[in-house]
Amino acid sequence: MTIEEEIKQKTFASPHHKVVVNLIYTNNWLVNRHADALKPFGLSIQQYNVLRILRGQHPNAITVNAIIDRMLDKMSNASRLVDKLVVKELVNRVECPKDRRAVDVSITEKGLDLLAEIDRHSGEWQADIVERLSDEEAEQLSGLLDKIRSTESVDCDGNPVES
Amino acid sequence: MTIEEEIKQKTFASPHHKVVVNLIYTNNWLVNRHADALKPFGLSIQQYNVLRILRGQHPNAITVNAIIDRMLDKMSNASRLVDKLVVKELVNRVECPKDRRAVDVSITEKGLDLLAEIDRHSGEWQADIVERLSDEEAEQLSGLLDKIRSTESVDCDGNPVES
DNA sequence: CAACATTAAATGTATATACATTGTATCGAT
DNA sequence: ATCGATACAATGTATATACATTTAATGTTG
Repeated sequence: MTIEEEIKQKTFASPHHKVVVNLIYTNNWLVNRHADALKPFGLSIQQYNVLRILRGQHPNAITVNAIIDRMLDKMSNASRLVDKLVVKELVNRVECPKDRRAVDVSITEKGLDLLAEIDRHSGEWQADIVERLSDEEAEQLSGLLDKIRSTESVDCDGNPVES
Repeated sequence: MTIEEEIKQKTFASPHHKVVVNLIYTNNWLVNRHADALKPFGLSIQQYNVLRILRGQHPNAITVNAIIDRMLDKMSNASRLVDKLVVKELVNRVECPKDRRAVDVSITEKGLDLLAEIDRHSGEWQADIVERLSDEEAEQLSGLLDKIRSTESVDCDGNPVES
């Protein structure tokens, strides 16, 4: 179904307005599918993403701030998110010896096992997307998304500036 | 910035994995900008979307279920969302005469005025996107997003294919 | 028309989230 | 070394959300 059919709107003010609506709609569709897929494993999407970030660093630990840096949505309470994972024994949290304000978070064996288990099943929900887009289309789509976010503004030194 | 730079991840397992991450990341970026833009007007994104749906029907009223149908994220408690808008006097809610289980919701003059006010300022936050993508790129992006969600086969233009 | 199923919306409740604030620790300038 | 500024994580609190249940009205079937 096209976005027009999905939300029962016949026309949009512009292709740009349509693409904004489509992005939000498609993301919700994706997030709902993802959340459903993770439910049997007792993880929220955010918890899953944090675990993946920690696996990427394994066997090293990283601080909460570093986790936020790498998260898809920089949430304000990553601290409580880590709490939940600690309770489930999927991650370890220890005071950072270098800087006692910070904490070092790392994934446990149990956490790695859970991710491996999820990986084994996750092909199923991502497979559809893999089938529908060719590699080229996927790259093209990523490129267009990058472009939407790109800010061409430069500061007084000529360096790119975030808006 | 490319998605790789944004979340400090050097490589992805596949273009398809990358596109999923990029979609979620870009949507969060977009939603945050949108929410910031609406904050001065005291509306959440969801409230804003409901108001726009109601403006699309004006001067007719539609039921809560019809609103949910047209929402970008079909949330379970549209009822409470309408509540908030009623309190702000942006919408009216009256028992539907045809079916007394249902309620007819319609936008008020005050609601229309607020949307018009927002429209006058909203060019600012959407302008960036308009500048960055050409009309063709925007259409192309919408087509790729439709394709991701499609459950049936589609051809290279995103049109359904008979099997 | 009586009994049951279905539908629309509202509500109860546990959890999640945003936002502001707090408690320490570290840094930097004097 | 001391004072103030900044940084990291945790916490308090109001609000938002998902999910299940409830209430009331309508459909359906025998």
